Amino acid sequence: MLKIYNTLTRDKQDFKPIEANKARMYVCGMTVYDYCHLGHARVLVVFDMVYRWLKASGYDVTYVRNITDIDDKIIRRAAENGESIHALTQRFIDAMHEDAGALGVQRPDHEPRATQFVPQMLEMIAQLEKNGLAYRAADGDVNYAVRKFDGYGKLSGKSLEDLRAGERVEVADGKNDPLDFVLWKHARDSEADEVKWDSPWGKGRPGWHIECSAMGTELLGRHFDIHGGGADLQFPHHENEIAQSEGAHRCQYVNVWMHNGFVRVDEEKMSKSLGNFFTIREVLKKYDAEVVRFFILRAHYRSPLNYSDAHLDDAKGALTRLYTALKSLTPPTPIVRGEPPVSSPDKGRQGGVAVDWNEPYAKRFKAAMDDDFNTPEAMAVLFDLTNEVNRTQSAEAAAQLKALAGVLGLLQRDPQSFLQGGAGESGLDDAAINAQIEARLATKKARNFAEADRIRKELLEAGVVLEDTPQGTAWRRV
RNA sequence: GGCGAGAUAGCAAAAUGGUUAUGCAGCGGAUUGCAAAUCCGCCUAUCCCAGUUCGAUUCUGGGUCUCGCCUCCA
Repeated sequence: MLKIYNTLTRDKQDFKPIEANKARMYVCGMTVYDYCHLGHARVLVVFDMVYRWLKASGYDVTYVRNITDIDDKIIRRAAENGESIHALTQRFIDAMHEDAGALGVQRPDHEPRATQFVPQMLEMIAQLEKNGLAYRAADGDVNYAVRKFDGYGKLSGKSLEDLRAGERVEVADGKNDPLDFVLWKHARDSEADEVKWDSPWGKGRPGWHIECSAMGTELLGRHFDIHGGGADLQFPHHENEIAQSEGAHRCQYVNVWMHNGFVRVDEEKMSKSLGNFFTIREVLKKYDAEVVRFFILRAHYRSPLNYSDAHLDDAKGALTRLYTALKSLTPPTPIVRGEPPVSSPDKGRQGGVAVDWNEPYAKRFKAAMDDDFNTPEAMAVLFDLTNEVNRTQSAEAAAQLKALAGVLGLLQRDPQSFLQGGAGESGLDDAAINAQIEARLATKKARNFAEADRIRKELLEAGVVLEDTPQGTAWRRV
């Protein structure tokens, strides 16, 4: 039985889908005005892992991850660039897909863009107005009246009194209460037509929070199973989503709220404002994308994750051990035996990876994943299995290793291409390495070990490690 | 100021009321021409102070420190 930590109740609960064998999940995605950084990578990878595990567990999953393509920062950036909103957002959507693809992130079932769901947002705002929860402010904005919604603060554990007492909440113009938030922003004369939509409240554009409520409802229904996002979205974004959706529909919005921890740099949250961020593409110039994915999944999704080159190097070494175990063994065609973890059939969307779930390592792996997606523990199982593969040289064990790792989106490449990948511009190419190995083999045959060692040392200094085996000399890049 | 999360060995990171986490690094052995890889063995831990308990790293209380949210933020 899968247990998930629910931010709403602050404990782990059995996952009970609203509809049998179905899981409906919504995750807050990116605001596309710049390249994704490692913090975004974590959300992408973590919820991809959740998506994969739900599917591997037999659920028919509908995964929605939105794209915010209209917002203040986007408008500002487009103006700075002298670029249209559409051109800017499309550029960064494409970049995001590239980055996500590199990290082995599967495409969600839906990737709704805010600009394509404005009618649904208007409908929801109208309903909120009808329910007495929205009001038109003097400046033309339509705001949400937070104090009219019972239970505001239930997700973040904040009370309106506490929030009001906070000195950082400023009174914005036009709001009845400093905590009220914008549902519909009135159009400014200075703004381009591209950012103006007609509405019963005049021309304008949607506030940020309403898009997720409207798109979640449109694609998953008024009540769905899982809603995820970064821990920083808990308040106010997710709190406001609850106020909007439950205020409009008068029924529970989401059963399980999941929040992933931050990526940190020197014990500090990686963020745009602090300027301590690394973009995904920046990191991928230096590290293999699978190493980055491995690094992210090696920590529990709710824990902080400190980023540093040393930690990436460490992750690379660990992943190398896994691939090394598979190197000499060509896994046979996977055999499907036993029952999948949940009765309903897996749709085979795992990319042809078949796991024998009755096998002891798989049982441990499943137990770990079922315990609030404990990927560090699941990885420990992978390493234990690796030891068995190395010890027994069992092709069956190797196949199981590859299959289990595949559930996490790892270890699916040809081992050789992982181990020998990463040739830098300055490094030796494969042909040069092979030529050196040939030369060294000759010196070895002549028992000129001094020369053989010299060649090996030279290659090592160029970042290539040689391994002499009875079958010949293998090599890998460090 | 309000609310919340956390402090595990050299580093990273899980789990657990008593019994090996795991990876990297280190040490010894096997193997190797020597290495590398692999295998076997070993070494470093549970922030501090009380309490509950036969027994706590794990539960409770207090303290110290760190981080996050309260403003856009994954």
